[in-house]
Amino acid sequence: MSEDDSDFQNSSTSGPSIVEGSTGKAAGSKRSALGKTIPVKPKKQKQEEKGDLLAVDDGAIGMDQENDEKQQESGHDAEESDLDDVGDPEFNPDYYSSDDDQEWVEVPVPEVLPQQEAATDEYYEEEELSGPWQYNAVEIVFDKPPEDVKKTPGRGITKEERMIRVLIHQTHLLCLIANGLCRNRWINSPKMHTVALSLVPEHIASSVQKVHDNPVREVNALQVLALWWKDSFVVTGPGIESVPYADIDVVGVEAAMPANRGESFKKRKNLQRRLLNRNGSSDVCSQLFTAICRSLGLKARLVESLQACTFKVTLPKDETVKSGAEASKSTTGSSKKGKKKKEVVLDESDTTRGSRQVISTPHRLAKRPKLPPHNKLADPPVFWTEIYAEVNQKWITIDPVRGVVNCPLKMHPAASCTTNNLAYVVAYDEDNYVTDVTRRYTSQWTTVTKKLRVQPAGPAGFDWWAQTMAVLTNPSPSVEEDIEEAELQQAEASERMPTKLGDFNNHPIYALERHLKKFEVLHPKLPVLGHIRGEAIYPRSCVKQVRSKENWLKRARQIKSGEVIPIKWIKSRPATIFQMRLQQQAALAGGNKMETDDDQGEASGENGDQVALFGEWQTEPYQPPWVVDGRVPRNDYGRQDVFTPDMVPIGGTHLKGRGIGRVARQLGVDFVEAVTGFEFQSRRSVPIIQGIIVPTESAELVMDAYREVTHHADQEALKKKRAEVLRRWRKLIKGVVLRSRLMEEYGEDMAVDEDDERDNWVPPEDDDDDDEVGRPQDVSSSPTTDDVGRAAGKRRLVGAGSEGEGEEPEDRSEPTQAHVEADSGGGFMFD
DNA sequence: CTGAAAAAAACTCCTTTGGGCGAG
DNA sequence: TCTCGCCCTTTGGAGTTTTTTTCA
Repeated sequence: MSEDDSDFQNSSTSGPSIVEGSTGKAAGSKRSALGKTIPVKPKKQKQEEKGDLLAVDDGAIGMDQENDEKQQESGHDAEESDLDDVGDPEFNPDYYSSDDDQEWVEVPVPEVLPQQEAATDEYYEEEELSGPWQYNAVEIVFDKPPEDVKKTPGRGITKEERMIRVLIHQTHLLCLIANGLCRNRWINSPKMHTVALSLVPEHIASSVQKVHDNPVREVNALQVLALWWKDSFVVTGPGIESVPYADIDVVGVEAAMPANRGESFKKRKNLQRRLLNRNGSSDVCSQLFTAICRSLGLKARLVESLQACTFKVTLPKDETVKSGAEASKSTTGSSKKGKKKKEVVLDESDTTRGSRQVISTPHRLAKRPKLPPHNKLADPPVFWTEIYAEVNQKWITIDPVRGVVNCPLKMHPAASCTTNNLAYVVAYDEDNYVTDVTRRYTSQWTTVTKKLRVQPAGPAGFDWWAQTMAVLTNPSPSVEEDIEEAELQQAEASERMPTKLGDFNNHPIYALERHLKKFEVLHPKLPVLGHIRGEAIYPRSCVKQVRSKENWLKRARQIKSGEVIPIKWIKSRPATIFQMRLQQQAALAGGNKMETDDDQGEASGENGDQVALFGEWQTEPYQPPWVVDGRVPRNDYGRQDVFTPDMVPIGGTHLKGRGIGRVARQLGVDFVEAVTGFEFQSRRSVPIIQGIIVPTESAELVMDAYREVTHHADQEALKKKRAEVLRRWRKLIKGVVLRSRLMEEYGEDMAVDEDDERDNWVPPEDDDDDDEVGRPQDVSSSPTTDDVGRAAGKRRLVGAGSEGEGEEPEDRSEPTQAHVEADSGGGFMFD
């Protein structure tokens, strides 16, 4: 068998492989789409193509080594080489479903849990590329927002653009996680472990694997391991770097795509080779170190600080303005400051969109050259390792790139480092579950780190990140994971107090009086936790919501009886035309007589344009009024507020139903309308009235009557409907009879004329066996309504396959209608 | 260079008790 | 003649957050 044959077979039978877990439809379309673009190639051609694409990997490593490796693998054809990575369909049953876009497309789906997958070689290999291979960039398309976005030049971004940025941010995160999961699975491979284990010096391996009696010694052993790896591995470059947001529409793909997106591998073996070579990017260094740890039997996690492009707009304007100005002045775009991509800066006179886009790119690029001598290796890497130390009973952070052990906070990059932003740190464990461990690696979780992440939409809103992690985390966490979570929460709670004034704003734990919202008060103003610039710091728990009397009423609470002093006064604001008129009149009346608020204004002598606010502790549950002597209480508007079910007057019952008020009136039962809320339109407030309130003793009576009335109304409607049905039947049948008679009298000419429309048409009764109505020619006069009604019923019963009963022609008529319509092509409308 | 504060812009959410007219 | 229900119209401005600008 020649290699060409093999390839041909692969190509023709499988074509490009499909993504596992994707829907059949998507897979099918993809297959066909790619099938057109990928011709069957001879082996040589494929090698060249792959060689180019694998330029990073293939340099120093020849086939020999790869083949050596092969010798160790049993059960595989010796011909299988690195370049012939398609495998053999005969040996690899998963071949046809393996994945050629593995680093990007394999977004984990909840259905496929790692444990459920067989831990076979295919499991670790499945992400490898196979078949004739062509790089297809993943393109993610979002709906374009409406164009009519009005925008003042040079200002912040629009809502739509913010949304797009967030979407891109989220998508990027998912891609990075998918990539991390892929690498994590690769380094779980038994083959990888076999190689890894052979590298570790005996004394180090035994030291690490030994069960230690002392926490310090345990950490020391890990330290030795990390230092050994740091010394034996040559870091050739940085890993994945953070990329600023750039609008591709404006700056172009070239500018938007960063040069360094980390070291890419298309298959596990390429990564595995680095194990033998012991060189690579810092990402690879950490990934391989994690593999080594796992091969030693340690419980090791691969940890990644996800470098998703930011969605925040954070730029000092000076830089933007400066670079923008320079760009417009110098046409060459060359600058000693090294703003090599300045040409992306659009002219200031350009569209609003363009001038806005200036923002991120030049800013970030302008900064980068400032740290050219900056030793990247001094910065923390993006990947590292965590090992669960049994004696310490906690996860120990190991940075194999710098040889740092148990210093989680050292993994946080400097604020000045633009290529490494710590916002999401996830740990991939051996079971390919993902844990969010960010809080372990930041000392400013609340004030800084959290704000770099996508926020939930409101307090109870959709939390994208939480939802995403819920899919990826272990659904049944182990004991150590529970301990870890408690530890992380503890770290969050004991985070030190902010030092910046602004950071107290909306802080979950602390509060300043200056940041209180309009409807917030401090109560009690104790304890004072500290001071900042002379301002007292209170616990957030002292911040209480306050509301007006009316607003409390909406929540079924009323101000406590007795002398209650409002905790706060705010300026009132007329919300309706009616109120505005009142206020204007009051203003016109002059300052001589200001209307005082009789209810609670006297205590402080405030004017009517002030609104008193109360805290919850000043309120009590609403006490509904009583129904006295069968008379329902009512408010000033002749109605009763029933915002919640608790507000129904005592001794009364809330009856809902349209037109029920009329029934109560006819019965002579006292009732009031129930106001359940308000609608606002044209600056007018309109009460929403739902049902009535009647004395409970009359409720049954009213309800019975109401049921009677509605039943009667239903009957009436039914009767009417039935009459209409019969009328139409009558018309139809008369038409049929007439037609028959005409046919009889004047022959086939008529039929020919109507054939086009009518040849499929069958009169409803004609095909029935027993002719209560009779054949058309038998019916010389119009059928009675009864006859027709029975005929209608009969017709329907034929269709339904049952005969006999049924006193509701209306019920039958609808299927009948449907049937007739289907047969005759319509023309028999029924409401 | 950083942080505070003000300014500006964008966005969110609160506001709290009809009236005319036709059908039945 | 009375009652019911449909339909009319579709704000606006304060509060809050975000971003930009200014200043110490």
